[in-house]
Amino acid sequence: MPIPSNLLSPSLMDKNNGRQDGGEGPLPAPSAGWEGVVRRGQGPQVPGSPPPKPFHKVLKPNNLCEVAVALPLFQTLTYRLPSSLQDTARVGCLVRVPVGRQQVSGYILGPAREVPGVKIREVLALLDPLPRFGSELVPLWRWVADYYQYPLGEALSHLIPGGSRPSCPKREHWVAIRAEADHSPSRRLGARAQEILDYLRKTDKPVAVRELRRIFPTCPPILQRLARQGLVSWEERLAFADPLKDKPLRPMESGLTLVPEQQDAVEAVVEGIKNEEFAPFLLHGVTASGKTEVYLAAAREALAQGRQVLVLLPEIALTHPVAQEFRRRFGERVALLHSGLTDSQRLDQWRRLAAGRAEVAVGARSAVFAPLPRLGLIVVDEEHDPAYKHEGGLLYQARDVALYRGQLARAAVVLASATPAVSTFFRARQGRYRYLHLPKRVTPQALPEVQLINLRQQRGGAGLKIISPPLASAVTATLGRGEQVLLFLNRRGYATVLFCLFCGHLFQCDQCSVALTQHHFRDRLICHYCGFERAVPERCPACQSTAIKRHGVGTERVEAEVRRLWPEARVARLDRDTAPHSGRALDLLGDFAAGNLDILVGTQMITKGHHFPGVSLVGVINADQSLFFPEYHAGERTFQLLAQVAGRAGRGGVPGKVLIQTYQPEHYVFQTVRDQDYENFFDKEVNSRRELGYPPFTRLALVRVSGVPQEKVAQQAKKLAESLRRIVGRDPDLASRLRILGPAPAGLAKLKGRYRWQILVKSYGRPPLLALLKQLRQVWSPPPQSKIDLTLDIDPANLF
DNA sequence: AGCACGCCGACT
DNA sequence: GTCGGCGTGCTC
Ligand SMILES: [Zn+2]
Ligand SMILES: [Zn+2]
Repeated sequence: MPIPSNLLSPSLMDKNNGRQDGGEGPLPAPSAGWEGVVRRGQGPQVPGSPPPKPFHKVLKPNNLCEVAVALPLFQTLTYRLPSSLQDTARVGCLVRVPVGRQQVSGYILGPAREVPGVKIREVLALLDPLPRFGSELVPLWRWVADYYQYPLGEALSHLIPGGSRPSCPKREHWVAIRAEADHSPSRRLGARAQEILDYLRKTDKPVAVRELRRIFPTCPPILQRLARQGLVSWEERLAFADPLKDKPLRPMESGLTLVPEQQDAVEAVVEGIKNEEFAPFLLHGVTASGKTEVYLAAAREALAQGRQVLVLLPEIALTHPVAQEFRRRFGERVALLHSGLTDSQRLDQWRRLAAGRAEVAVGARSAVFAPLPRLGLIVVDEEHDPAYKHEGGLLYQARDVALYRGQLARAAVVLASATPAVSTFFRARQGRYRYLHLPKRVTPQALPEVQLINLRQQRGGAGLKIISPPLASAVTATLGRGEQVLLFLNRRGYATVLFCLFCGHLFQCDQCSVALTQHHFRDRLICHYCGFERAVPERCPACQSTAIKRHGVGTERVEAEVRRLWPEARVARLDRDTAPHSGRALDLLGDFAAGNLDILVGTQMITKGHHFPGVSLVGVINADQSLFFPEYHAGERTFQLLAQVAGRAGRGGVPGKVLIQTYQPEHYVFQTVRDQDYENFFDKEVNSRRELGYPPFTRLALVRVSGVPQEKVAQQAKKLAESLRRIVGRDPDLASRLRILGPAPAGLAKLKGRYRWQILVKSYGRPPLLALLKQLRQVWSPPPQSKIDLTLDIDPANLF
């Protein structure tokens, strides 16, 4: 039996084997393999000077290299470099190689050794002369593939732009004046040539011919002549487009001073950068506490130290303004990376970074993999945002990848949020992240007043109302003062959960403590975590009432009710139906901000980024829809959402008012939102997680089986769950630390024509989970020629 | 992912 | 006797 090459390749000799990490964190310490060498300390970059070559030659004289091919393989392959490529091929180069009788693309990861019993074939072609990444990223690639149990080559083909087609970076011509120009007689030159020379003399640094043409449209032939005469230098450089070029730069506000708390935070982060050790921080700052100023100042220092900066934001829409802020301060050294760019635009930005022509990368989730060989600071803004978890394909959590990357690069990592993720705050409490607190707003804006409205029915009371009398009168009063109202509701519940109208009792799974969902195909309540099933109840077990309600009210009904109650008001609705994509949505938001509307009814999207100075009342129609959502983290999401909504209320010096309608006003999530007390929320939430065995006290993995027909999917899921339980049962070590829940139909039991079943694995510590998942690969026999497949979600965020 | 190898049913 | 079904396993 031949030994897989990667077991022999030097790069894997010292690979870390899922090292113990203390149980809760997803991040084993990185090993210091040959790829992990950290190079830095080149000193400050002088703009315009050629950047140091970020990539060293690592391919050894045997001319064998390890290649991750774009196939679903859980191993890398070894190839020989033909003599024609021996000088040009580097780590990070995109190549075409033969695999079986097909040809595929892949990336060179490093040198390799002969593989006993395998005839090594040759690399066929170099698809891009420039490496797409340096050796500093190789250990990160390996870790991601291993941690998320995803084939490495396939992962790279998704993460790096420009993966398939051969592509040569564009080049352009640059000219500069040479000393000879001063000594040569000027009579022999034309007037135009003289002008150009004067311009170049004045500029005194290389200029792109493309730029020069804007001033002297006919310059290329003249320049060529001047170059032949030795009066100007003529060279070729890589050409990059600047995606921010057309956007106007607002002038920088002057007199920006930091308050003492900001100052302290900056100093702590800067110290972390200078120490050249991994330095993770939680920057916990309320809305408008000036978190951005802190990381901008830290970034300035990182750049001054010759280190690079990576800034991650949860949404594409937020990347442009932040990139602009950076550009105002640091000029053109800023690259922008997000999935809203075309593949060729992304490749262009990627190459700019890989070639060392940009020092700062700003982007969304996928930018966490940007090629930055001298990384010194990573900022994950709004670190709690679920958008950092990629859904589909490689299911990575960009915040966690950023932390691991920070360890490899010995960089400072700043996780910034007003409402940190429970797992993040937990580690800050443990002292694993240094805690930086910005408790005060830098703008003179009062905190909003939050009130809870109990929706519970009284016996013999009035019927159900979408808008309760207290909220209605608050709206009337607000409109009477000529102020605006925001009515917020959750996206229509795609989960059907049941609760009691009289006492607020929620029907939950006793074992998992998540809401049971009513599935359309059977009239039963099911726990989609563990598969528990029961009949639909007729009475509430807590108060014996028969008033059991299904959840869900949509924006249309709210809008209709609003129009009925306030026929004079100017009302608009904003949700997926009204506003497919931004265009109309932006118009509506603009109208609202300008005061042309009185009431805006909307979903989640109105909480993001927009601030409406005229809004003095925010009504949350159905907060329970979020709290009752069948996920273990429903409470965390609800707190974060409501805290963000509350931050939208209020203007200038006048505090806004937030009214939250709920059937469980005594629930700690609402109590702590009302008090705007994050730490109290955290303490309650973390106790519940501890008792129930959810993260950060356990690690989760979701094994999802999907396809058609439904019966086959269910049967495969059952078989798989049995196999997993057998594996665990055989090993007492695993048995004590692993729980297999399910199989159960997913909450979304059918998605895009495919039926979904799932198995949830809970693990105390990472090693047992890893051991199980490694064996999973063997017991999963791809079922008979079927359209059924299996996906593994590590640290899942969406178990529904 | 492809593609070849291989071991059992109905066809020239 | 073979042609071909797709289950199984490998690809440097
Ligand atoms: Zn009840
Ligand atoms: Zn359950």
